[in-house]
Amino acid sequence: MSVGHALLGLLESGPRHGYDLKRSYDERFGHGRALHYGQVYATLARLLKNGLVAVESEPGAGPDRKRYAITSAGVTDVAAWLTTPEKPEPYLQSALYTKVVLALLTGRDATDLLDTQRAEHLRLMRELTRRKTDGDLADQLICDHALFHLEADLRWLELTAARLDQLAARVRPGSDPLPPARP
Amino acid sequence: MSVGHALLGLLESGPRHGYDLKRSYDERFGHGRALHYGQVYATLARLLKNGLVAVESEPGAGPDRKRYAITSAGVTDVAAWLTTPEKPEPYLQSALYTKVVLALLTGRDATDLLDTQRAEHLRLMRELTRRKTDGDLADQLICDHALFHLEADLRWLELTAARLDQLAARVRPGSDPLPPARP
DNA sequence: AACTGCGTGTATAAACGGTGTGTATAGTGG
DNA sequence: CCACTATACACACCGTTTATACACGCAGTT
Repeated sequence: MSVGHALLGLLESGPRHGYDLKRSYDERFGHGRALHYGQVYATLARLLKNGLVAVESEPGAGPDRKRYAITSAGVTDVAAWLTTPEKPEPYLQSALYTKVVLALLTGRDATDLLDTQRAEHLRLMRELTRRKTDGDLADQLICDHALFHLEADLRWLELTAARLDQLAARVRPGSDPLPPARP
Repeated sequence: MSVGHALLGLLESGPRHGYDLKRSYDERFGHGRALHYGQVYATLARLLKNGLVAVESEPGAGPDRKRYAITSAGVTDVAAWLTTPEKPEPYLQSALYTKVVLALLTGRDATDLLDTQRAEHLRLMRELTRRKTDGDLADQLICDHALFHLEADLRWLELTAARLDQLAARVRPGSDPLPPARP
């Protein structure tokens, strides 16, 4: 629950409305990917259900509004989240790898796939490098993170391209023909 | 819908039962993260609803079983998926970055966080390197992918550690004290 | 000057679809 | 009867879209 934890973390600096919280999140962690309101309120409802936040209704001026405050259980939860290292298991479930293997399995041109992906990655790296130059330190750090990972992908794409023939031999031991698809 | 596409891709080599399909997936793409049956059948139901697969009931021997076959629409869908490059936007929503910023915002020790994460990454890299040596080519490729990305994370962790003071200054312009949490 | 109406910003809720997890169920073969 | 094959169901999370309600200010009207 990463969005939930982030919202909880933001709440640790003081009680806030959902609306306000959403904008804080977007400003700090959005980076071209703003949250939807639905997600914010659904997440807050979940946090409320789990006792990590509490609401104080505010009958005062303005439209209906609820102030969310983090509870002590919530603080404990954030602390646990921050001290537990992330497990990067997802790197073992690479969509790129899946695509290459499936392309080979179905007799498609895997080289095309690798080339297309490389071009897209290079395009994005140029864009991010541009974005880095006129951003503040926080922007630079997040761009660097993405750039490092794009570069990692690029290295893997090269490595895989060089071993495509070997991989093809492993992946399709018997060159079974494709059965006709049925409508 | 990545799991759906992968299953669809596997079906292109011939009709299969859900159970069979699950095992094929785990063998080729599982890598320590096997699918749950529930996920397989839910995904197949969705593919069926969207007309990407068709079922042929098999009243023959054995327990109730359904053979799933890919449709021509399904083949088109797989082809489109394989030719469209992946958008690596997620690299801009790094959990690591989020944690560092939140640690700074709430006055925690961000250096600890970076150190802990570095240790965990190094541990995993040693494990993956070991796993690479006694695996086949497919295993080596997937391990390399993970290793490249772990290395990218490591570089970012070093970079961030070196700029922690600057980042802290940017992140907390006013050193607002934490309000007490309420139970 | 007062009234009307309308757009904009603030704030939340409800509904829906995809995805993943856990559990239950049922037949078959040894 | 136990393990293996095979599926279904229920639930929770996550994200998107759409609807709703109120306040505020401003433009145009009379």
